[in-house]
Amino acid sequence: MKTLRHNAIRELVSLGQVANQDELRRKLRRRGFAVTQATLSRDIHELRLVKGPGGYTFSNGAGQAVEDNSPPSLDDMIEGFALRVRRAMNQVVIATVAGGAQPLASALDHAGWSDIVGTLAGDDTILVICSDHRRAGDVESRLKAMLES
Amino acid sequence: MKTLRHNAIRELVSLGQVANQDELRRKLRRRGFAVTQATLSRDIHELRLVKGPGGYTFSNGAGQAVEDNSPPSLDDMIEGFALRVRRAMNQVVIATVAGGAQPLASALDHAGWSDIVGTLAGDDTILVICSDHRRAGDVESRLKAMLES
DNA sequence: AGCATAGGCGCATAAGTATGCAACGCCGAA
DNA sequence: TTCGGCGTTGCATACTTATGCGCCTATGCT
Repeated sequence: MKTLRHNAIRELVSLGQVANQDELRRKLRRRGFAVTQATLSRDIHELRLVKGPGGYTFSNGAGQAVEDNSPPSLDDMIEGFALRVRRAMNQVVIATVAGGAQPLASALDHAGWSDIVGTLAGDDTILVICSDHRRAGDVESRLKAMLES
Repeated sequence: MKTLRHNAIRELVSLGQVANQDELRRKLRRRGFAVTQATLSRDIHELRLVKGPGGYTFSNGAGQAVEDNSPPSLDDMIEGFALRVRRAMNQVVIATVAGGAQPLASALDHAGWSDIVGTLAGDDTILVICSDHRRAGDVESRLKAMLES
């Protein structure tokens, strides 16, 4: 359950204003996650969110995080950047945290998935073009699985 | 005096680890600024510092810059940026003034239209992905209506 | 000078966040 | 099955940060 909750948190944070942990708790409860503030405090720590003027945001690495000396895996990237995966026809759309689209798309390209024809990345959205509906469905499920790991 | 203290705070923060306001207070005192935690709380607010894992840092510009106190409505944005709306299959393409694509796309994302799967913005063009033909048609008409209001 | 107003500050305390501890559930080994 | 370890959570509470209020000083106006 924890991973799903983390995704929900990331989505809520990226989406709008989350002023404090208690507000986050109420919003999560409306989505079916009933946890206490204590748990959210731990979640926020794990997700490395920071609270600035105007609520929580993603700590955009700047606050010298420990350096990875190993290139992050695709799973890690998805875990770190992706927020939501949706499909439309032969296309899959990935919503990411701001600025996360480019690196994640690049990682996808290099992953060599044969059913991906190409990717196109904006700032916080990736468009994945697949050869047909079915393959798009496959890709969607695989991505969702990774997101919910 | 306040300005000098602010500079000292900025230096301490950029320099190293400032774990919390009380530590900051002690370090400032060594430099000749004797103030209470309450004052530092206000200073930090004014300097827009954020506390992340590992102490205070400068507000992470990337994490969506501080909000305008009156976020323009979606109508306003369309009114201000959009030039033309056209549809192709499950996609809607919006032409905007140069540089207008990114902000307008962002506004669309945050509008929470359920039939929009995602948006992808270049400099003066937005690609809106809808779940299917019909919904793309809906979105197209709604956008056109707003554009012609 | 006499008075009004504004900003900075400390104090006390409210508001918000982190954490030690114990309880619970879920494996995997014996 | 029974046991032990591990991970997750809630509870209670410690710790940290924000803020209402009042005092003080500086500044400006009459």
